[in-house]
Formats: sequence, structure tokens, C-alpha cells
Amino acid sequence: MTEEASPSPLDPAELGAYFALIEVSSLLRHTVEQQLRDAGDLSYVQFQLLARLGDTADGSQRMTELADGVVYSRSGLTYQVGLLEKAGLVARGPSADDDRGVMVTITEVGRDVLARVFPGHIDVLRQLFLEPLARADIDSLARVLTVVRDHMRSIPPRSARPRQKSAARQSLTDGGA
Amino acid sequence: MTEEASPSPLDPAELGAYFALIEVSSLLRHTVEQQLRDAGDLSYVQFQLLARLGDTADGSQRMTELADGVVYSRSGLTYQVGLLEKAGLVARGPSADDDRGVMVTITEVGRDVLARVFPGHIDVLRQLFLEPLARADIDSLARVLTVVRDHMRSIPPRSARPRQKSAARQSLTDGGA
DNA sequence: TCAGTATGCTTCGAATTCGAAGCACTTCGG
DNA sequence: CCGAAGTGCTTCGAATTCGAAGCATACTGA
Repeated sequence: MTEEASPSPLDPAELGAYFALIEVSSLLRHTVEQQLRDAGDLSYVQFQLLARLGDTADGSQRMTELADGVVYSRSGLTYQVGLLEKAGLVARGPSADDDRGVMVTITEVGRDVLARVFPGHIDVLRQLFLEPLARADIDSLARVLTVVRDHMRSIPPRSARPRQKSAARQSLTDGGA
Repeated sequence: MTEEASPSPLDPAELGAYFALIEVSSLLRHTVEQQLRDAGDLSYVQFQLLARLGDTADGSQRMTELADGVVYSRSGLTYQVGLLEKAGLVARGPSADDDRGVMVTITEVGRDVLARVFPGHIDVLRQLFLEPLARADIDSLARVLTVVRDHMRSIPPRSARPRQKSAARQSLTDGGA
């Protein structure tokens, strides 16, 4: 039932990696958010969405893919896409193979905004994030974080969570797998 | 005025490190949030606050220190501390040296909750974050991220931002340091 | 000492966020 | 083919979040 408690606490390096990770991402996000705000009047999520869309061949993706991609709630995504659509940066359309699905496509205007905002974004990254790192550090960081990301992405079936109708709790640890 | 655009885009490793960082922290936070929610009915910020308070000698810190520490707005912190106080996990008191200041102190109950929640928190970290990493990876991650964090913390005078009364914009790049 | 400015915190209003519930369509089992 | 269960998205209500404005105390220079 209850998760098995870890008797052994984390060692300094583990704890340090964790705390530094959270702190770095928070600080980075905070600054980037400001930059995006006054460079293109975008929130961070909106930027992420546009960036993801701009990265695909046809510039479109399904709602669910987007939500999972940026780690956002479905309802939250509906709201944000609504804003982006109202601003003319994306368009909503039906999904070819699934009538329930909604395809979101970046517009030309959306691409323009993205292009306008990107340089400043990169500047922030360089100054705040990359500046103190050596080439090797960056490579190492990319490698390790990618491993972790892939691991995390493989753990729960993404947006799974069996829409619990009745009582059906799921423990973080029961999937001992 | 405008930031100098970076003509050179980021190389794959730089981009990869950045995206993986954001993705990892988002996913981690998401899962941790759930764990904290049903283990102790705490939000992530609340947990962070308690953890920070629990880590100091006397279990107390000023509002501003806390806000900067967890990268949160002042008003947001006021709100959260209000909740924690109402729940009896922290207590507010006057600051010794500064009559404007407010000291937040973790209570015994607060420490209990923290202790109750922590094991599960660590479990999540292990399973989701540390599991796929080798000892050396963790050490490297801790080292590099700590460098970045220290760099970030040293850039803007923390909560600075000269409360702009009149027009007094500040560019991200003008403080060429 | 005193005005003027800076800092610490809270209040206020507006925007965002999420989960639960709802609706539409799709898939599965008989 | 039909009903039940599953999935995709949106709507709804409640909670959180932030910045701007406000209030109180501290610091500064004359």
C-alpha cells in the first residue's frame, strides 16, 4: 500500500544534483519568461508550443501530443491554444484519421513571431545558462539529461492515468516492473 | 536598445542540454507534485518552503529570502505562507533587526509533515531521476548544475529590479558586466 | 532633523492553471 | 450490429499566480 520508505537518504551529490536542477530551471524559466514577454508578448508555454509546431515538417500536431510534449494539462492546453488562435499564431483544424482529434497548425504569423523572439531567447540562454560552461560540460549535460528524459518519458504511459471512475488508486511504486 | 541578435544559432548539444533540462524539470516536478499532494497535501512550493526552513539552524527565514530562494513572487509567497500558517505548519513573527521584516518559522507540526512526506519524495527522485544514472553522471550533473546555478544567482542582484516609478527600462543585455 | 527615496510585506484585480465533468467519436466484446 | 468502455477535447468552477499599487519602516543626504 504505502510506498516503501527509503531508509537511506540521498547522498550530497544526489541531493545537490536535484536541488541545483530545480533551481536552475526555475531561474532560467523566470528570466526567459520576461524576455519572451517583452520581445513577443508570449508566455513560456506559448513559446514552447510554437517552437514545437515550428519544428515539425508540416507545422502541426495534435492537442494531446502538444500537451504531453510540454507537460501541461489538457484543459490548460485548450486555453492556451485558444489564445494563440485568437492571436492568429496557430489554426485549429480537424484531424484526418480521428474525428475527435484536433490538429493545431502554426501560421505564417506564428512563424514570424517565433523568428522575432528567438534571437533574444538564445541570448538569454547564452548569458544565463551556457556562459559559465565549458564545451565538455555542455556535452555532458546534454548527454546525461537526455538519458534522464528518455527514462522519464518511458515510465508512465505518458498521459495514461486510467480515468478513474470508481476507486482505483495507483501507487507510484506498485508498478515494480 | 534592442538586444544584439545572435547570428549564430545554438549547436545541437547546447540546444539539447537546454531542452532536456526544461523537459526533465517539468516532468520531475509534475510527478513530485502528485506525490506531495497525496502524501501530505502539500504543493511543490509549500514543500520547498518547509524544506528550506527545516534546513536552517533555527528553522526560520525572512519572507524575501524565501521568495528569492524558491524563485517566487512576493505576493505569491505571502499567499502560500498564509496557507501554511493557517495549516499550522509555520508561524509568522516579527523580525529582530528590521521592523518591516517578517520571520517565518517552521513549527513542530511542520517538521512532522516534512518528515512524513520526505521518504516518498526521495523514492520518486530515485525512480524517476536517479535510476538511469551512473555514479559519475550524478557527480557530473551536480557539479555542472551547481556552476550554472551560482552563475545565475550572481547575475541580477537577486530580487533587484529597481521598482520602476517612471520610465526606466532595463535590457537584458545592457549590463554587459 | 527632515524630506525623499529605498525596501519589506500585503492587498487587489486580472489572468492562468488544473481536475472533474461533459460531450463526441472510436474501439472492443459479444 | 449493439452496448460498454476508452479516448480526445472542451467547459466549468475553484485555486493559484503574478504585477501593480498601497502601507509601513528604514536609510540617505542635506
